[in-house]
Amino acid sequence: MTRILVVEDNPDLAYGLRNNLEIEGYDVDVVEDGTQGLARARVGGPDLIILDLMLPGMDGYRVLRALRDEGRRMPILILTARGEEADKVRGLRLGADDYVTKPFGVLELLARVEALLRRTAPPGDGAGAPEQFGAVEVIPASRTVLRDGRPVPLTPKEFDLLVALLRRCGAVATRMELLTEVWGYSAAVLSRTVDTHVAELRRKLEADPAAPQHILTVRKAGYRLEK
Amino acid sequence: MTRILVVEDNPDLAYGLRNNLEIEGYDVDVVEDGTQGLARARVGGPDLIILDLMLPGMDGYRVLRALRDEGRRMPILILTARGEEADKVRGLRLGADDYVTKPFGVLELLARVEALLRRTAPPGDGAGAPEQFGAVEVIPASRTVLRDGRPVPLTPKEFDLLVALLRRCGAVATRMELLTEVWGYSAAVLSRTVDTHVAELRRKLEADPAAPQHILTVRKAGYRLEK
DNA sequence: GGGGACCTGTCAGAGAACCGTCAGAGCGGC
DNA sequence: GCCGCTCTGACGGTTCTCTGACAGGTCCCC
Repeated sequence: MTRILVVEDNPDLAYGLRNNLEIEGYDVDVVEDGTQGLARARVGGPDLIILDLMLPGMDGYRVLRALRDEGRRMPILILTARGEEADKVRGLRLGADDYVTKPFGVLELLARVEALLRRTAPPGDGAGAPEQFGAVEVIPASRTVLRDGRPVPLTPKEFDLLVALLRRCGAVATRMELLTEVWGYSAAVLSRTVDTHVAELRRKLEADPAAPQHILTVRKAGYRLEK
Repeated sequence: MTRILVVEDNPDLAYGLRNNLEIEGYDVDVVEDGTQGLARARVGGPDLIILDLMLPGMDGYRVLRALRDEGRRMPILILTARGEEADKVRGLRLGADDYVTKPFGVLELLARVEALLRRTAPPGDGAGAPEQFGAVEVIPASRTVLRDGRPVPLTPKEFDLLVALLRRCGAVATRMELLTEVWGYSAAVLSRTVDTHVAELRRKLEADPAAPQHILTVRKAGYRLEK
Protein backbone atom coordinates (compact mmCIF):
# COMPACT_ATOMS: atom_id res chain seq x y z
CA MET A 1 0.00 0.00 0.00
CA THR A 2 1.14 3.52 -0.68
CA ARG A 3 2.53 5.17 2.44
CA ILE A 4 2.31 8.89 3.03
CA LEU A 5 4.13 10.74 5.78
CA VAL A 6 2.48 13.92 7.01
CA VAL A 7 4.69 16.35 8.93
CA GLU A 8 2.33 18.89 10.43
CA ASP A 9 2.16 20.43 13.90
CA ASN A 10 -1.39 21.75 13.75
CA PRO A 11 -3.44 18.88 15.24
CA ASP A 12 -6.72 19.80 13.53
CA LEU A 13 -5.15 20.01 10.13
CA ALA A 14 -3.17 16.83 10.67
CA TYR A 15 -6.34 15.04 11.71
CA GLY A 16 -8.19 16.21 8.62
CA LEU A 17 -5.37 15.22 6.33
CA ARG A 18 -5.09 11.79 7.85
CA ASN A 19 -8.81 11.21 7.45
CA ASN A 20 -9.01 12.28 3.86
CA LEU A 21 -5.89 10.44 2.79
CA GLU A 22 -7.00 7.26 4.50
CA ILE A 23 -10.36 7.44 2.77
CA GLU A 24 -8.41 7.49 -0.49
CA GLY A 25 -6.74 4.29 0.57
CA TYR A 26 -3.33 5.55 1.61
CA ASP A 27 -1.42 4.35 4.62
CA VAL A 28 -0.86 7.54 6.59
CA ASP A 29 1.72 8.36 9.22
CA VAL A 30 1.60 11.69 11.05
CA VAL A 31 4.38 13.37 13.06
CA GLU A 32 4.40 16.80 14.64
CA ASP A 33 7.84 18.24 14.26
CA GLY A 34 10.74 18.42 11.86
CA THR A 35 13.12 16.21 13.77
CA GLN A 36 10.62 13.39 13.99
CA GLY A 37 9.68 13.97 10.38
CA LEU A 38 13.25 13.53 9.24
CA ALA A 39 13.68 10.40 11.32
CA ARG A 40 10.46 8.84 10.09
CA ALA A 41 11.26 9.67 6.49
CA ARG A 42 14.63 7.94 6.87
CA VAL A 43 13.45 4.72 8.41
CA GLY A 44 9.85 4.50 7.21
CA GLY A 45 10.59 4.91 3.52
CA PRO A 46 7.32 6.69 2.73
CA ASP A 47 6.23 6.92 -0.89
CA LEU A 48 5.38 10.60 -0.49
CA ILE A 49 5.80 13.31 2.13
CA ILE A 50 3.47 16.20 2.89
CA LEU A 51 5.60 18.73 4.70
CA ASP A 52 4.68 21.86 6.61
CA LEU A 53 7.31 24.58 6.62
CA MET A 54 6.65 26.18 10.00
CA LEU A 55 7.44 23.47 12.46
CA PRO A 56 8.67 23.38 16.03
CA GLY A 57 12.30 22.39 16.20
CA MET A 58 13.74 21.81 12.77
CA ASP A 59 11.86 23.73 10.10
CA GLY A 60 10.55 22.25 6.87
CA TYR A 61 13.23 23.70 4.64
CA ARG A 62 15.91 21.99 6.65
CA VAL A 63 14.06 18.68 6.59
CA LEU A 64 13.67 18.98 2.84
CA ARG A 65 17.28 19.84 2.25
CA ALA A 66 18.51 17.08 4.54
CA LEU A 67 16.49 14.46 2.72
CA ARG A 68 17.60 15.57 -0.72
CA ASP A 69 21.20 15.84 0.40
CA GLU A 70 21.00 12.22 1.44
CA GLY A 71 19.85 11.38 -2.07
CA ARG A 72 16.30 10.46 -1.13
CA ARG A 73 14.04 11.01 -4.08
CA MET A 74 10.52 10.44 -2.83
CA PRO A 75 8.11 13.18 -3.90
CA ILE A 76 7.67 15.93 -1.33
CA LEU A 77 4.72 18.28 -1.27
CA ILE A 78 5.09 21.44 0.78
CA LEU A 79 1.97 22.60 2.55
CA THR A 80 2.25 25.94 4.23
CA ALA A 81 0.77 29.30 5.06
CA ARG A 82 3.74 31.07 3.51
CA GLY A 83 2.35 32.10 0.16
CA GLU A 84 5.00 34.55 -0.96
CA GLU A 85 6.41 33.77 -4.34
CA ALA A 86 9.93 33.82 -2.95
CA ASP A 87 9.01 31.09 -0.49
CA LYS A 88 7.53 28.91 -3.21
CA VAL A 89 10.56 29.36 -5.42
CA ARG A 90 12.85 28.54 -2.56
CA GLY A 91 10.90 25.39 -1.65
CA LEU A 92 10.76 24.13 -5.20
CA ARG A 93 14.41 24.89 -5.83
CA LEU A 94 15.39 23.00 -2.72
CA GLY A 95 13.86 19.91 -4.23
CA ALA A 96 10.16 19.97 -3.38
CA ASP A 97 7.86 18.66 -6.08
CA ASP A 98 4.82 20.73 -5.32
CA TYR A 99 3.90 23.67 -3.13
CA VAL A 100 0.39 24.25 -1.81
CA THR A 101 -0.58 27.23 0.31
CA LYS A 102 -3.10 27.32 3.12
CA PRO A 103 -5.98 27.64 2.99
CA PHE A 104 -6.31 24.94 0.40
CA GLY A 105 -9.04 22.70 -0.96
CA VAL A 106 -8.82 19.13 0.18
CA LEU A 107 -9.84 17.80 -3.21
CA GLU A 108 -7.11 19.77 -4.91
CA LEU A 109 -4.56 18.50 -2.45
CA LEU A 110 -5.65 14.92 -3.00
CA ALA A 111 -5.49 15.40 -6.76
CA ARG A 112 -1.98 16.80 -6.46
CA VAL A 113 -0.89 13.89 -4.31
CA GLU A 114 -2.30 11.52 -6.89
CA ALA A 115 -0.54 13.36 -9.71
CA LEU A 116 2.80 13.17 -7.90
CA LEU A 117 2.44 9.49 -7.18
CA ARG A 118 1.42 8.81 -10.75
CA ARG A 119 4.54 10.56 -11.96
CA THR A 120 6.76 8.66 -9.55
CA ALA A 121 5.22 5.27 -10.27
CA PRO A 122 7.40 2.91 -12.26
CA PRO A 123 7.04 3.55 -15.99
CA GLY A 124 6.46 -0.07 -16.80
CA ASP A 125 3.08 -0.84 -15.41
CA GLY A 126 0.60 0.37 -12.90
CA ALA A 127 -1.01 -3.00 -13.29
CA GLY A 128 0.25 -4.19 -9.97
CA ALA A 129 2.98 -5.50 -7.80
CA PRO A 130 4.02 -9.13 -7.80
CA GLU A 131 1.69 -11.39 -5.84
CA GLN A 132 2.10 -14.79 -4.41
CA PHE A 133 0.07 -17.83 -3.48
CA GLY A 134 1.49 -21.13 -2.39
CA ALA A 135 4.70 -21.74 -4.31
CA VAL A 136 3.50 -19.55 -7.16
CA GLU A 137 4.57 -15.99 -7.82
CA VAL A 138 2.83 -13.79 -10.36
CA ILE A 139 4.69 -10.81 -11.81
CA PRO A 140 2.34 -8.65 -13.87
CA ALA A 141 4.99 -6.27 -15.20
CA SER A 142 6.78 -9.00 -17.09
CA ARG A 143 3.74 -11.23 -17.45
CA THR A 144 5.78 -13.94 -15.83
CA VAL A 145 4.74 -16.67 -13.41
CA LEU A 146 7.21 -18.53 -11.23
CA ARG A 147 6.59 -21.79 -9.43
CA ASP A 148 9.21 -22.69 -6.85
CA GLY A 149 11.21 -19.88 -8.40
CA ARG A 150 11.17 -21.39 -11.87
CA PRO A 151 9.28 -19.80 -14.73
CA VAL A 152 6.10 -21.50 -15.86
CA PRO A 153 5.09 -20.79 -19.44
CA LEU A 154 1.49 -19.59 -19.52
CA THR A 155 -0.45 -18.69 -22.62
CA PRO A 156 -1.89 -15.16 -22.80
CA LYS A 157 -5.40 -16.24 -21.87
CA GLU A 158 -4.15 -18.34 -19.00
CA PHE A 159 -2.18 -15.44 -17.63
CA ASP A 160 -5.07 -13.00 -17.91
CA LEU A 161 -7.37 -15.49 -16.27
CA LEU A 162 -4.95 -16.00 -13.41
CA VAL A 163 -4.68 -12.27 -12.85
CA ALA A 164 -8.46 -11.96 -12.83
CA LEU A 165 -8.72 -14.69 -10.21
CA LEU A 166 -5.97 -13.06 -8.21
CA ARG A 167 -7.75 -9.73 -8.21
CA ARG A 168 -10.71 -11.38 -6.54
CA CYS A 169 -8.50 -13.49 -4.31
CA GLY A 170 -10.58 -15.11 -1.58
CA ALA A 171 -13.86 -14.26 -3.25
CA VAL A 172 -15.80 -16.19 -5.82
CA ALA A 173 -15.35 -15.23 -9.45
CA THR A 174 -18.32 -16.28 -11.52
CA ARG A 175 -17.84 -17.59 -15.02
CA MET A 176 -19.68 -14.56 -16.32
CA GLU A 177 -17.40 -12.14 -14.49
CA LEU A 178 -14.37 -13.93 -15.81
CA LEU A 179 -15.73 -13.96 -19.33
CA THR A 180 -16.44 -10.27 -19.11
CA GLU A 181 -13.07 -9.38 -17.66
CA VAL A 182 -10.77 -11.69 -19.57
CA TRP A 183 -12.66 -12.29 -22.78
CA GLY A 184 -14.48 -9.01 -23.03
CA TYR A 185 -17.74 -10.74 -23.73
CA SER A 186 -20.81 -9.10 -22.36
CA ALA A 187 -23.11 -11.92 -23.32
CA ALA A 188 -23.82 -14.80 -21.04
CA VAL A 189 -22.13 -17.24 -23.36
CA LEU A 190 -22.17 -20.41 -21.39
CA SER A 191 -19.49 -22.73 -22.55
CA ARG A 192 -16.72 -24.87 -21.24
CA THR A 193 -14.14 -22.26 -22.18
CA VAL A 194 -13.47 -20.95 -18.70
CA ASP A 195 -13.36 -24.45 -17.26
CA THR A 196 -10.87 -25.58 -19.84
CA HIS A 197 -8.50 -22.77 -19.04
CA VAL A 198 -8.89 -23.24 -15.31
CA ALA A 199 -8.01 -26.89 -15.77
CA GLU A 200 -4.91 -25.87 -17.65
CA LEU A 201 -3.90 -23.45 -14.91
CA ARG A 202 -4.29 -26.20 -12.34
CA ARG A 203 -2.20 -28.54 -14.41
CA LYS A 204 0.57 -25.99 -14.59
CA LEU A 205 0.42 -24.48 -11.12
CA GLU A 206 -1.03 -26.99 -8.67
CA ALA A 207 1.08 -29.67 -7.05
CA ASP A 208 -1.80 -32.11 -7.50
CA PRO A 209 -4.14 -30.81 -10.22
CA ALA A 210 -6.78 -33.36 -9.25
CA ALA A 211 -6.92 -32.00 -5.70
CA PRO A 212 -6.25 -28.29 -6.12
CA GLN A 213 -5.15 -26.32 -3.06
CA HIS A 214 -5.43 -22.81 -4.48
CA ILE A 215 -7.58 -22.70 -7.59
CA LEU A 216 -10.81 -23.99 -6.12
CA THR A 217 -14.15 -24.81 -7.65
CA VAL A 218 -17.20 -23.28 -6.05
CA ARG A 219 -20.02 -25.41 -7.27
CA LYS A 220 -22.86 -23.63 -8.98
CA ALA A 221 -21.02 -20.33 -8.62
CA GLY A 222 -17.60 -20.21 -10.23
CA TYR A 223 -14.00 -20.36 -9.05
CA ARG A 224 -12.08 -18.98 -6.14
CA LEU A 225 -8.37 -18.46 -5.61
CA GLU A 226 -6.98 -19.03 -2.11
CA LYS A 227 -3.48 -18.08 -1.06
CA MET B 1 18.61 20.78 -25.03
CA THR B 2 15.39 20.63 -23.11
CA ARG B 3 12.42 21.45 -25.34
CA ILE B 4 9.28 23.05 -23.97
CA LEU B 5 6.07 23.39 -25.94
CA VAL B 6 3.85 26.32 -24.95
CA VAL B 7 0.22 26.12 -26.07
CA GLU B 8 -1.20 29.59 -25.40
CA ASP B 9 -3.41 31.82 -27.50
CA ASN B 10 -2.74 35.08 -25.68
CA PRO B 11 0.16 36.61 -27.66
CA ASP B 12 1.45 38.78 -24.83
CA LEU B 13 1.53 35.96 -22.38
CA ALA B 14 3.06 33.60 -24.93
CA TYR B 15 5.75 36.15 -25.68
CA GLY B 16 6.56 36.60 -22.01
CA LEU B 17 6.74 32.88 -21.42
CA ARG B 18 8.99 32.32 -24.38
CA ASN B 19 11.35 35.03 -23.23
CA ASN B 20 11.62 33.83 -19.69
CA LEU B 21 11.98 30.19 -20.60
CA GLU B 22 14.64 30.94 -23.19
CA ILE B 23 16.59 32.95 -20.65
CA GLU B 24 16.61 29.83 -18.51
CA GLY B 25 18.13 27.97 -21.41
CA TYR B 26 15.15 26.03 -22.69
CA ASP B 27 14.34 25.48 -26.33
CA VAL B 28 10.84 26.93 -26.65
CA ASP B 29 8.15 26.26 -29.21
CA VAL B 30 4.90 28.25 -29.12
CA VAL B 31 1.61 27.40 -30.81
CA GLU B 32 -1.71 29.19 -30.51
CA ASP B 33 -4.43 26.61 -30.56
CA GLY B 34 -5.24 23.12 -29.34
CA THR B 35 -5.11 21.35 -32.65
CA GLN B 36 -1.64 22.66 -33.43
CA GLY B 37 -0.61 21.91 -29.87
CA LEU B 38 -1.60 18.30 -30.21
CA ALA B 39 0.13 17.96 -33.55
CA ARG B 40 3.34 19.57 -32.30
CA ALA B 41 3.35 17.47 -29.15
CA ARG B 42 3.09 14.33 -31.26
CA VAL B 43 5.86 15.01 -33.70
CA GLY B 44 8.09 17.37 -31.77
CA GLY B 45 8.47 15.19 -28.70
CA PRO B 46 8.80 18.09 -26.25
CA ASP B 47 10.20 17.37 -22.81
CA LEU B 48 7.45 19.40 -21.14
CA ILE B 49 4.24 21.11 -22.18
CA ILE B 50 2.73 24.28 -20.77
CA LEU B 51 -0.92 24.13 -21.70
CA ASP B 52 -3.63 26.76 -21.54
CA LEU B 53 -7.14 25.41 -21.04
CA MET B 54 -9.16 28.03 -22.89
CA LEU B 55 -8.02 27.71 -26.46
CA PRO B 56 -9.57 28.33 -29.83
CA GLY B 57 -10.52 25.09 -31.54
CA MET B 58 -9.69 22.11 -29.38
CA ASP B 59 -9.64 23.00 -25.70
CA GLY B 60 -6.84 22.13 -23.32
CA TYR B 61 -8.64 19.30 -21.58
CA ARG B 62 -9.09 17.49 -24.86
CA VAL B 63 -5.46 17.99 -25.82
CA LEU B 64 -4.40 16.65 -22.44
CA ARG B 65 -6.65 13.64 -22.62
CA ALA B 66 -5.64 12.84 -26.19
CA LEU B 67 -1.95 12.86 -25.31
CA ARG B 68 -2.37 10.67 -22.25
CA ASP B 69 -4.62 8.27 -24.12
CA GLU B 70 -1.85 7.81 -26.62
CA GLY B 71 0.46 6.87 -23.79
CA ARG B 72 2.60 9.98 -23.91
CA ARG B 73 4.10 10.66 -20.54
CA MET B 74 5.87 13.99 -20.79
CA PRO B 75 5.06 16.33 -17.89
CA ILE B 76 2.22 18.72 -18.62
CA LEU B 77 1.66 21.92 -16.68
CA ILE B 78 -1.73 23.53 -17.00
CA LEU B 79 -1.73 27.31 -16.97
CA THR B 80 -5.14 28.90 -16.89
CA ALA B 81 -7.47 31.54 -15.54
CA ARG B 82 -9.88 28.90 -14.32
CA GLY B 83 -9.07 28.77 -10.64
CA GLU B 84 -12.01 26.79 -9.33
CA GLU B 85 -11.00 23.79 -7.30
CA ALA B 86 -13.14 21.53 -9.49
CA ASP B 87 -11.19 22.63 -12.55
CA LYS B 88 -7.90 21.92 -10.88
CA VAL B 89 -9.02 18.50 -9.76
CA ARG B 90 -10.28 17.70 -13.21
CA GLY B 91 -7.07 18.77 -14.88
CA LEU B 92 -4.87 16.86 -12.47
CA ARG B 93 -7.05 13.76 -12.69
CA LEU B 94 -6.86 13.83 -16.46
CA GLY B 95 -3.13 13.46 -16.20
CA ALA B 96 -1.70 16.93 -15.75
CA ASP B 97 1.29 17.18 -13.45
CA ASP B 98 0.80 20.70 -12.18
CA TYR B 99 -1.83 23.37 -12.34
CA VAL B 100 -1.03 27.07 -12.10
CA THR B 101 -3.67 29.78 -12.17
CA LYS B 102 -3.38 33.23 -13.71
CA PRO B 103 -2.23 35.64 -12.58
CA PHE B 104 0.94 33.86 -11.61
CA GLY B 105 4.48 34.79 -10.74
CA VAL B 106 6.99 34.04 -13.43
CA LEU B 107 9.57 32.91 -10.95
CA GLU B 108 7.17 30.46 -9.41
CA LEU B 109 6.26 29.10 -12.82
CA LEU B 110 9.91 28.66 -13.72
CA ALA B 111 10.56 26.91 -10.43
CA ARG B 112 7.63 24.56 -11.07
CA VAL B 113 8.88 23.80 -14.56
CA GLU B 114 12.28 23.04 -13.10
CA ALA B 115 10.75 20.79 -10.45
CA LEU B 116 8.81 18.83 -13.03
CA LEU B 117 11.80 18.38 -15.27
CA ARG B 118 13.95 17.35 -12.33
CA ARG B 119 11.41 14.67 -11.47
CA THR B 120 11.24 13.41 -15.03
CA ALA B 121 14.95 13.43 -15.75
CA PRO B 122 16.58 10.02 -15.72
CA PRO B 123 18.23 9.29 -12.37
CA GLY B 124 21.83 8.99 -13.52
CA ASP B 125 22.34 11.77 -16.01
CA GLY B 126 20.99 12.96 -19.29
CA ALA B 127 22.38 10.41 -21.68
CA GLY B 128 22.25 7.40 -19.41
CA ALA B 129 25.02 5.10 -18.32
CA PRO B 130 26.21 2.18 -20.41
CA GLU B 131 24.18 -0.96 -19.87
CA GLN B 132 24.82 -4.55 -20.57
CA PHE B 133 22.94 -7.73 -21.31
CA GLY B 134 24.49 -10.99 -22.30
CA ALA B 135 27.50 -10.28 -24.49
CA VAL B 136 26.02 -6.97 -25.58
CA GLU B 137 26.99 -3.57 -24.26
CA VAL B 138 24.98 -0.45 -25.04
CA ILE B 139 26.65 2.95 -24.72
CA PRO B 140 24.02 5.68 -25.07
CA ALA B 141 26.51 8.54 -24.97
CA SER B 142 28.08 7.50 -28.26
CA ARG B 143 25.09 5.55 -29.56
CA THR B 144 27.36 2.56 -29.85
CA VAL B 145 26.63 -1.08 -29.29
CA LEU B 146 29.30 -3.69 -28.68
CA ARG B 147 28.92 -7.42 -28.91
CA ASP B 148 31.77 -9.43 -27.46
CA GLY B 149 33.60 -6.12 -27.36
CA ARG B 150 33.26 -5.53 -31.07
CA PRO B 151 31.05 -2.75 -32.44
CA VAL B 152 27.80 -3.76 -34.07
CA PRO B 153 26.43 -1.32 -36.64
CA LEU B 154 22.82 -0.47 -35.76
CA THR B 155 20.61 1.85 -37.73
CA PRO B 156 19.13 4.83 -35.82
CA LYS B 157 15.71 3.20 -35.42
CA GLU B 158 17.24 -0.03 -34.25
CA PHE B 159 19.27 1.79 -31.66
CA ASP B 160 16.31 3.78 -30.38
CA LEU B 161 14.24 0.64 -30.19
CA LEU B 162 16.94 -1.13 -28.26
CA VAL B 163 17.17 1.73 -25.78
CA ALA B 164 13.40 1.74 -25.34
CA LEU B 165 13.47 -1.97 -24.58
CA LEU B 166 16.38 -1.49 -22.24
CA ARG B 167 14.55 1.22 -20.31
CA ARG B 168 11.82 -1.29 -19.52
CA CYS B 169 14.25 -4.12 -18.99
CA GLY B 170 12.48 -7.07 -17.43
CA ALA B 171 9.03 -5.64 -18.08
CA VAL B 172 6.87 -6.01 -21.12
CA ALA B 173 6.99 -3.24 -23.69
CA THR B 174 3.83 -3.22 -25.76
CA ARG B 175 3.96 -2.44 -29.45
CA MET B 176 1.95 0.67 -28.73
CA GLU B 177 4.40 1.93 -26.14
CA LEU B 178 7.28 1.29 -28.47
CA LEU B 179 5.55 3.00 -31.37
CA THR B 180 4.80 5.98 -29.18
CA GLU B 181 8.27 6.21 -27.72
CA VAL B 182 10.42 5.39 -30.72
CA TRP B 183 8.25 6.41 -33.64
CA GLY B 184 6.13 9.13 -32.09
CA TYR B 185 3.05 7.71 -33.73
CA SER B 186 -0.35 8.13 -32.25
CA ALA B 187 -0.43 4.37 -31.97
CA ALA B 188 -3.40 2.62 -33.55
CA VAL B 189 -1.08 2.04 -36.49
CA LEU B 190 -1.07 -1.69 -36.64
CA SER B 191 1.75 -2.87 -38.78
CA ARG B 192 4.66 -5.19 -38.80
CA THR B 193 7.06 -2.30 -38.31
CA VAL B 194 8.01 -3.03 -34.74
CA ASP B 195 8.32 -6.74 -35.42
CA THR B 196 10.57 -6.15 -38.39
CA HIS B 197 12.97 -4.04 -36.38
CA VAL B 198 12.94 -6.45 -33.48
CA ALA B 199 13.82 -9.22 -35.89
CA GLU B 200 16.72 -7.15 -37.15
CA LEU B 201 17.96 -6.52 -33.61
CA ARG B 202 17.84 -10.23 -32.92
CA ARG B 203 19.76 -10.97 -36.08
CA LYS B 204 22.47 -8.56 -35.05
CA LEU B 205 22.61 -9.16 -31.31
CA GLU B 206 21.42 -12.67 -30.50
CA ALA B 207 23.69 -15.68 -30.76
CA ASP B 208 20.80 -17.67 -32.22
CA PRO B 209 18.21 -15.27 -33.62
CA ALA B 210 15.69 -18.08 -33.99
CA ALA B 211 15.87 -18.84 -30.26
CA PRO B 212 16.50 -15.46 -28.67
CA GLN B 213 17.85 -15.37 -25.14
CA HIS B 214 17.41 -11.68 -24.40
CA ILE B 215 14.97 -10.05 -26.78
CA LEU B 216 11.91 -12.11 -26.00
CA THR B 217 8.44 -12.19 -27.47
CA VAL B 218 5.55 -11.98 -25.05
CA ARG B 219 2.66 -13.25 -27.06
CA LYS B 220 -0.36 -10.99 -27.28
CA ALA B 221 1.48 -8.34 -25.29
CA GLY B 222 4.71 -7.17 -26.84
CA TYR B 223 8.41 -7.69 -26.26
CA ARG B 224 10.60 -7.98 -23.22
CA LEU B 225 14.33 -7.59 -22.77
CA GLU B 226 16.03 -9.87 -20.26
CA LYS B 227 19.61 -9.45 -19.14
C1' DG C 1 -28.76 -45.86 0.49
C1' DG C 2 -30.04 -45.50 -4.32
C1' DG C 3 -31.14 -43.11 -8.37
C1' DG C 4 -31.38 -39.25 -11.18
C1' DA C 5 -30.40 -34.54 -12.40
C1' DC C 6 -27.09 -31.41 -12.72
C1' DC C 7 -22.58 -29.70 -12.65
C1' DT C 8 -17.66 -29.87 -13.61
C1' DG C 9 -13.28 -32.26 -15.42
C1' DT C 10 -11.04 -33.87 -19.44
C1' DC C 11 -9.67 -34.45 -24.08
C1' DA C 12 -8.66 -33.90 -28.90
C1' DG C 13 -9.14 -31.60 -33.11
C1' DA C 14 -10.62 -27.70 -36.13
C1' DG C 15 -10.08 -23.12 -36.78
C1' DA C 16 -8.25 -18.68 -35.61
C1' DA C 17 -4.86 -15.64 -34.00
C1' DC C 18 -0.38 -14.24 -33.76
C1' DC C 19 4.35 -13.64 -35.01
C1' DG C 20 8.63 -14.34 -37.97
C1' DT C 21 10.21 -13.64 -42.40
C1' DC C 22 10.90 -11.76 -46.79
C1' DA C 23 10.90 -8.96 -50.83
C1' DG C 24 10.07 -4.73 -52.63
C1' DA C 25 8.70 0.24 -52.81
C1' DG C 26 9.44 4.83 -51.16
C1' DC C 27 12.45 8.12 -49.37
C1' DG C 28 16.39 10.88 -48.36
C1' DG C 29 21.42 11.64 -48.20
C1' DC C 30 25.77 11.50 -50.43
C1' DG D 1 22.02 7.80 -59.48
C1' DC D 2 23.34 4.84 -55.96
C1' DC D 3 22.90 3.23 -51.50
C1' DG D 4 21.16 2.47 -47.03
C1' DC D 5 17.23 3.01 -44.08
C1' DT D 6 12.38 2.42 -43.20
C1' DC D 7 8.00 0.74 -43.77
C1' DT D 8 4.40 -2.28 -45.69
C1' DG D 9 1.79 -6.22 -47.21
C1' DA D 10 1.71 -11.05 -48.05
C1' DC D 11 2.72 -15.57 -46.78
C1' DG D 12 3.47 -19.49 -43.88
C1' DG D 13 4.40 -21.82 -39.64
C1' DT D 14 3.41 -22.22 -35.01
C1' DT D 15 0.86 -21.69 -31.09
C1' DC D 16 -3.31 -20.77 -28.89
C1' DT D 17 -8.27 -20.97 -28.29
C1' DC D 18 -12.62 -22.72 -28.42
C1' DT D 19 -16.04 -26.25 -28.90
C1' DG D 20 -18.59 -30.40 -28.27
C1' DA D 21 -18.83 -34.86 -26.47
C1' DC D 22 -18.18 -37.81 -22.91
C1' DA D 23 -16.90 -39.21 -18.25
C1' DG D 24 -16.96 -38.64 -13.58
C1' DG D 25 -18.56 -36.32 -9.27
C1' DT D 26 -21.78 -34.18 -6.26
C1' DC D 27 -26.06 -33.11 -4.42
C1' DC D 28 -30.85 -33.76 -3.55
C1' DC D 29 -34.88 -36.23 -3.18
C1' DC D 30 -37.05 -40.21 -2.39
